[in-house]
Formats: sequence, structure tokens, C-alpha cells
Amino acid sequence: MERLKKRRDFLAAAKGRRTARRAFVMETRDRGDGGPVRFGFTVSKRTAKKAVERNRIRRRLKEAVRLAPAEAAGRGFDHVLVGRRAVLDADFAALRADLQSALQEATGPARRKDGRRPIR
RNA sequence: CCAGCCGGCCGGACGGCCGCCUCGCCAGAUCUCCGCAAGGAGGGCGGGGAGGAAAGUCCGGGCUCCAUGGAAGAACGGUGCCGGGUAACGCCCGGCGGGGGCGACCCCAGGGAAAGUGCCACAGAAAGCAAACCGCCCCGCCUGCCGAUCGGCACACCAGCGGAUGCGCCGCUCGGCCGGCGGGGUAAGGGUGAAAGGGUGGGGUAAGAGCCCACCGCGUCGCCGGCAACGGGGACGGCACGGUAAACCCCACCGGGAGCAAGACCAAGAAGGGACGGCGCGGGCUUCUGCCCAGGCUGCUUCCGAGCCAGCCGUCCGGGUCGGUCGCGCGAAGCGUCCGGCGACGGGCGCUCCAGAUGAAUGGCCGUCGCGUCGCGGGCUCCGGCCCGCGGCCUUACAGAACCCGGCUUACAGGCCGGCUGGCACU
RNA sequence: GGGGCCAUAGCUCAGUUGGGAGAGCGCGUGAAUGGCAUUCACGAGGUCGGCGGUUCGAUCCCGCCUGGCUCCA
Repeated sequence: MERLKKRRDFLAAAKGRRTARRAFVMETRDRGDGGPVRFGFTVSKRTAKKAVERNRIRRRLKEAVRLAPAEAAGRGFDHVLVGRRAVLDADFAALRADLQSALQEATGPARRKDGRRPIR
């Protein structure tokens, strides 16, 4: 898994499409170059005050991303996962399922003009 | 057995599958990918991979840069019984003094208030200079009352002469009491207050007072013990010296400032600018040599020393910012053992190499065991609980390295070991 | 990672030789008005962020925690 490390990339992703789930918010940006997919993680001090908790949130999200099938994330995308406190005691299988659906939605067809999700 | 005190330690264990970071070795024909570049990633094998507090950032150092070197001083900040340990410390050890506890033991910013200044609200006579005030005592004078002796009978009184007796009246003297004025002696006592000019007891006195005595406290000076803080004891003094320095301050000692986001290098790349070299560079006197006087700048100040600046020409370098690499893992290191020391600690020998991220590595899932807790069932019981089985829950408290080290402080489920004190019972 | 500052009534803030806890707005009651606003009078409201210490006495002085703000790069 390739990681996002520059502040620039995080700011760019924050302007992209947002996909919210119970335990996290995913910000997605299509770089348009068809290159490898990259992931970034954000857990702020406001989310969890203690460093142990912030570490645990990021690590569980990272593991969920690692176990996700490579083709699900698409090509040329930057995904930033903003962790919430719910990650701490969420069931891991449910976390993976949420990630999978979020990736599917984020890399799928663009939203309709009214901003609602496409009807399946 | 119960209650308690002190010190030290642990803070889940084993295993499976899939992953992450890093180090070493091998391979690596410079092959592929990312990047403008610097550089980074990609293979195999092996090793290592969070804490006792990694935390707070309260102290002390190493290391790095900044400042022109040295000395003295000022300012500011800190520390504060004595001795020792240490690279150093505000830390630690041992001791001393004070306070608390039946005790084991615990607590103390614990120098100086006879260098100076400030403050001590309210209450209180008075709050720090010692006196004033109330009160107490003595003397004198005055007024009033009472009593006694003596003298007297004008008035009042009496049954009455008469003032002999009784009730009385007047006067002298003496004594007592109340009050006032004046003079003096006192600090024992005076609702208060955190604190009141040594304390307690006795003697003494007109009343009192270290006025005298005993003990305690205090001060001064010798002596003895101790490196010292200090302790013991003696003589003398005869109360002078309230508290507050985490109020200003004084004394002694320590401290230059900033911090790895320090700093160095590399790549891309303007302007200001910088470095080096050459020539040149204040005023006066003088024929020249030379002599005299000098400006500005560089630390908070002074002194000594050192250096730089005034222009022109030439050559070279070239910041910030973004990115990359280093700094960055052998150290006041850990473990074991022996020796010295009451101890903190020091020394010798042997063994080991033990995290290095930088949007930041320890994760995910599972099995077995252990611990804790809850529920149910059974058994035992000194009725407080203990044991066994099954099941559920937490899979466990506080908490995540960010240059490193020594301390301090703060947070912490549960548990282990050792020593000691008090009480009860039994032997 | 490293510096600095703040915390006092519901809100915004004063508070120094350490002895009284305060102001404005807001709130409540009353007056005035036919009614409302303005105005006037009166009143309630505080572990001075927490825990220790110094002192006779602490919002104030000294430690240690907690929460918040801010600066450097």
C-alpha cells in the first residue's frame, strides 16, 4: 500500500468526494493519471485525546485497507480515511464491509447533478 | 490471626496464519519503477522492535549552533542545617535539629529578624519605642458617714432635776469606710487577640517587681565529645532579643543565550548580499625619515587585548521556501560476579549489542492457559468466608519512544517478595 | 518538539503594600404606562479551576495537577 505523506496531497483530497460511514469519513480524489492507488490516514487530537487511542484507530483502518481487494480501490485515486472514535470498538468485519462499500461508491460513477446517489 | 509501617519487583504467558519498521550479511552485470534532480523503493537469509512511567517539561548534563578572547562588576534568575555521593543537580545517602505517632516509622524551602526598611486588619488600655490609661498601694488636704475616749449642754431630744445614768446634740483627738484633688510608688491584674515586655512555685513587700531563691527557657564566655551541623556539662549575667524573609532585603554558592523544528550537507534557483585578491583609505607638523592627535563599530558596563569599517576594479560564492540525506543509536549502557563502604555509590573481571519512525513502524484474526469479576449448582464452615464445576464478561490498569542520559513530579487494575511494629490467642 | 499567557457571578471583565469579594450586561420583584420598550428603586446569584504548603489570616505568595489560548518552525 502506498501512503500519502505530503500535506499538499491531503488538502487536495479534502476537496474531493466525501463518503461517510459509521466509523470514518473517506475523502477521494481522482488524480487522473491511472497510477497506483494511494491511501492517507487522519486522526486528529480532537478525535482522540490519548496517543494510544489515535494509534489504534489508524492501525485498524490501515489493516482494513490492507485486506481490501486491490481492484476495489481503483486506479489513480487518492483516498484519505478520517478516523472517528467508533473505530476503537467497531467489529472488524463490519469495518471491512464499510470500507468496501465506501470504496465502491467513491470510485463508481459520478453523482447526479442534484447531488444524490445514483439509483441502483 | 487482626491492624499497620517500610523497602524492592512484576505489570499477562505460550503458539499459529497474514502484515509493518529497522539493522547486518549476501546478491546486486547498474536491471526495473517513482522523481526535474538530490535521492528513494524493489530480492534472499538472519537479528531486533515501546514504558515504568515512553507522560508533565519541574531541575541537571551531554551534543549542536549563536556571541571577538580574558578579567572584574552590574542586573536578573535559582539554591539555602552539616557531611558525603555524583559528570552535574533543586536529586540521592548518612547524620543533626524541630514536629507528629503507643510503636515500626513519617513530615519539615531547615541560612540571617542584636544591618536596615515595611507590615501586623478587626478587637484591645497598649501591636513593638517603651510608656500612657484603668486598677493596686503610700502620703497630704477636703467633704460626708460610722465607732471609741475625753470635754461641753446653745439648739433639738428626754417622764424629769440635770447633763451623773439612758436615748441624744455639739466639739477636739484617734481609727475605719466612701468620694474628690494633688504628689509619689508599681507593672501582679485589665473583656481582647494568632501574638501582650520570660514561665511555674516559694520568699519578700505599703502594694509590687529577677527584688531574692529553685527548676525550666534565654544570652555571654570557657571546657569536653564530634570533620561539621550539633550535643553534654560549668561559670557568669539577670531578661535586654515578639512575629513575618514562600514581604523588600542581607550573606554564601551556582548560572552566557538558544535549542535536534539545534545544526550540517545535497539538488533546483532570482534580487539584496557575502568571500578572496590588487590598488587605495582621517587631520596637523615636517624636505624626508618620522612625530602628535584621532572618528565610528564589535558584550549589559568597565578595563586589558584583538579585529573591522570608510572607495574602485577583478574573480568566485550565493539565502529564504519546497524536497532529499545526515545528525541517529557503543552509551555517565545493560546483565552476572567479586572487593571496598553503615549507605548513596565506587572499583576489578567476564558476557551481551538491546527500537530508531519522520503524515511518524509493534497491527489484524484465532487457539490454549492464567488472573479478575458476575451468575447458577454442589460441598465445607469457626457464618466472615473458602473450595469444586459450568457459563458469560474484561481479554485487563495508567498509558505509545521522536536527539540521548541522570533525577523529580504526576497517573495506575491486579499481584509477588523481604523486613519491621502494635494487639489477641496458643505452646 | 520547545517557549509564553490565562482561568473571579449565567456572559464580558476589574481587583497590590495579603484582612470588604466587586462593576457592566443579563435575571427576579416593585413603581411608572391602557399595554410594550425605555427609565427608576430594591433584590437574588460565588468551593475566586482543583489539591497541598507558607502565614494569625491567601483571589493575591510558593509548589503540583486540570482545562483553554497563543507563538517559533
